[in-house]
Amino acid sequence: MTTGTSPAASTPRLPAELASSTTFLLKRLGFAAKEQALEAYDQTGLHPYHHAVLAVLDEGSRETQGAIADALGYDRGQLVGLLDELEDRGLIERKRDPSDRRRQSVRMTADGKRALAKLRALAVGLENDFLANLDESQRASLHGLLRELARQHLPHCVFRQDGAAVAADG
Amino acid sequence: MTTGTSPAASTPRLPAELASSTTFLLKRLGFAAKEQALEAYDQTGLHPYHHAVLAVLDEGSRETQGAIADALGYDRGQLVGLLDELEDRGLIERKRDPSDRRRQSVRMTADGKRALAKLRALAVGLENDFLANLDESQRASLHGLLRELARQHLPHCVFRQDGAAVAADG
DNA sequence: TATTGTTATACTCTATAACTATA
DNA sequence: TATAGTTATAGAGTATAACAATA
Repeated sequence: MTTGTSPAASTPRLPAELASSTTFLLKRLGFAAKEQALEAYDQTGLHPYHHAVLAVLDEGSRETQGAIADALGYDRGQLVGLLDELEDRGLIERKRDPSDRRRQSVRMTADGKRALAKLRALAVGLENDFLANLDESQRASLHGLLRELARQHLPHCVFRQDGAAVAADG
Repeated sequence: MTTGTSPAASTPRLPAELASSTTFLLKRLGFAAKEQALEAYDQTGLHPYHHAVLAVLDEGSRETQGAIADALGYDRGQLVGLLDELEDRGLIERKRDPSDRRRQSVRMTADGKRALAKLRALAVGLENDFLANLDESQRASLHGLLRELARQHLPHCVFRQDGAAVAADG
C-alpha cells in the first residue's frame, strides 16, 4: 500500500473541517500577522500599540487620553502605561489642560514624528511581505471583502473611501 | 483589550492609516471571530479547542496524543488538559498502547460523535453569521484569497481542493 | 456625585521545563 | 539516553476595580 503523494507526509494534517473554514483561516492568519508584527516591532523597542497611539496623535493633535483610548478601542488603564513609555522616550508630551485640570493634553514631539515615520515604513514592509503572494488586483479584492466584514463586525472602524495604506496595532 | 463592540455613535474615529490596512483588518476580524466563537461555545461547556480535537479524532481514530497535538499545532502539555476534560465528559477514551506503554491511544466515543455533530452545527451557524454580509461568490472569493495567504503563512494547513466547510478552533 | 487619569489586583493563556514511566 | 505523557511554574497580556484629583 502506498498513499504515494498524499499531502503532508511528515506533517500530520489539519482536519479538512478546520482548514476549509473561512473564519478559521481568518483567525489563524490574523494571529500570524500579529506574531510577525510583534517580532518586527521588537527591534524598534516599540510595540504596535505605540504606533497606533502615534498615528492617532498625527491625525489630530491635542488629544485627551480618553479620546485616544476610545479612538483605538483601548482600555484607559492600558493607555497610561503606553503613554508613559512614549513620554520616557521623548516621543510625546503630556500637559494638564488648564480649563479642566483632570484632563491631560497629549501631543507628539518632533522626535515622535520621526519615530512614526520609521514605524510606518516598517509597517509598509510588513504588509507587503504578508501579501506577497497576491497581485495588486487580488489585494484590492481582499481589502474590499475584509472592509465589508469590518462594517459588520468592527463598528469601531468608520470607513470613508480610502486608497491603500498600511498599519500597525493589534 | 476588547477591540470588540464599542458603539460607533460618537466614537472618535480610528486613524485611516490603521483602518485602511489589510493586515490590520485581518488582525481585528480574526480577533472578533474568535471572540464570537468563544462566547457561543461557552454555552456548550466546551471550547473550540475541544471541537478541534474531536475533529481530528473523527478523521482518523486511534490517534496518539502527540499526533493530535502536532496536527493542530497545540502544545502537548496543553493537550493533556483538553483530553482530561473530554474524558471526564465521556466524549473520548484513552487507553495505553500495549506495544508501547508510553503511548496513549485516543478514540472518540459515541457520545463524542454526537457532541461533535452539535459543535459542527454551531460552527456552521457562526460562520454563516460572520459572513452574512457577503454573497456566495464573495465568500468563495474571500476563501480563495485567504487560502493563498495560508499557503504562505500557515504551512501547517495543507490544502487539497475542498468545497465549503466550517470550523472551530483558534 | 460624576469624570479623568492613575494605580493595584486578579485572572486567563501560554510557554517552559521539570518529572514519571516506559523504551 | 531518548521519548510520551504528565504536572508544575512562571511570564505575558488583559480585564476589573479601587483610588486621587478635579469638576
